[in-house]
Amino acid sequence: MPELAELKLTAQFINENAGNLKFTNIEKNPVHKGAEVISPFKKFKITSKSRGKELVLYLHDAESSDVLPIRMTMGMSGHFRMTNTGGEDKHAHLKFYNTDGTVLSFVDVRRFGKWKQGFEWSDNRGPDPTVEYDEFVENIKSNLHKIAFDKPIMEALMNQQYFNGIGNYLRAEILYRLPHVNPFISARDAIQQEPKILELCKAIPDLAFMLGGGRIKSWENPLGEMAATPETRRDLFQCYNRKGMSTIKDRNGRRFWFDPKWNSERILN
DNA sequence: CGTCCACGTCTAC
DNA sequence: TAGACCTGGACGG
Repeated sequence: MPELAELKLTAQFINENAGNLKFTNIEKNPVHKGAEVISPFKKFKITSKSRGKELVLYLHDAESSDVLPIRMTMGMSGHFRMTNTGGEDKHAHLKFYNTDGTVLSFVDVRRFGKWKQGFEWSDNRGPDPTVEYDEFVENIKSNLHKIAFDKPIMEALMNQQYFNGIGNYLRAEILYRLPHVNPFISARDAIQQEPKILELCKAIPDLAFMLGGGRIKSWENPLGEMAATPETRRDLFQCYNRKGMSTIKDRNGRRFWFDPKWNSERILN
């Protein structure tokens, strides 16, 4: 479930499903290399917030106002599910057991997701473009002289220090909606020439959120019927994974999807 | 069977 | 700037 909109939907899913329950213990799947998560509380409830591509779980002590944060990222395949005890997924790696017989699980087939008990947001990731839009814009404008913005805009959009939450499908959809912006020119030039890029860094994730997420695989689907239908997905995915579009591998080995009209411009350096 | 591919970071030459 | 980290689905022989 893993770009900005999916992280936001994940936090919402947790708040709707775990905020009133009483959790008692936490289990880590031994196959996962991550640290054990130890609850200092006998009973607790769980709430969550997302910011870009990070998510924080908050364990709230049932007996006091104490709160324990757990910083998480979802990797390529991480998501949360509620199941009954005994029905946990094979790839559930963190399991929060409830007194009512249900379990909140962090399910992550590829195990690229991570967690760190006792921490909230990383300081090397920028503001969330959807809920901290002014800070997001300021962070970019005041750093536009830096070398990160020498890179082509299609690559800079993946830099989480400035574009926290933008991933491979969002960069494609953002740039595709600016038909006059050459995705291979420097990020600095692109942003100065077309400040609307920054607005789309909010608008496209907002659209994805509204449609229930841009999820690509059905097994990453904790949202059930809320998830986008094939028809509404077409509003979101006009470029990424679409027949007729061009692709190129960027310097990070990620496939960038773009309008074929830019093919003559695609010189990386 | 085998090879390629996937919504993301990380760290090590 | 390669690879490493992982599983599994799609597709080819």
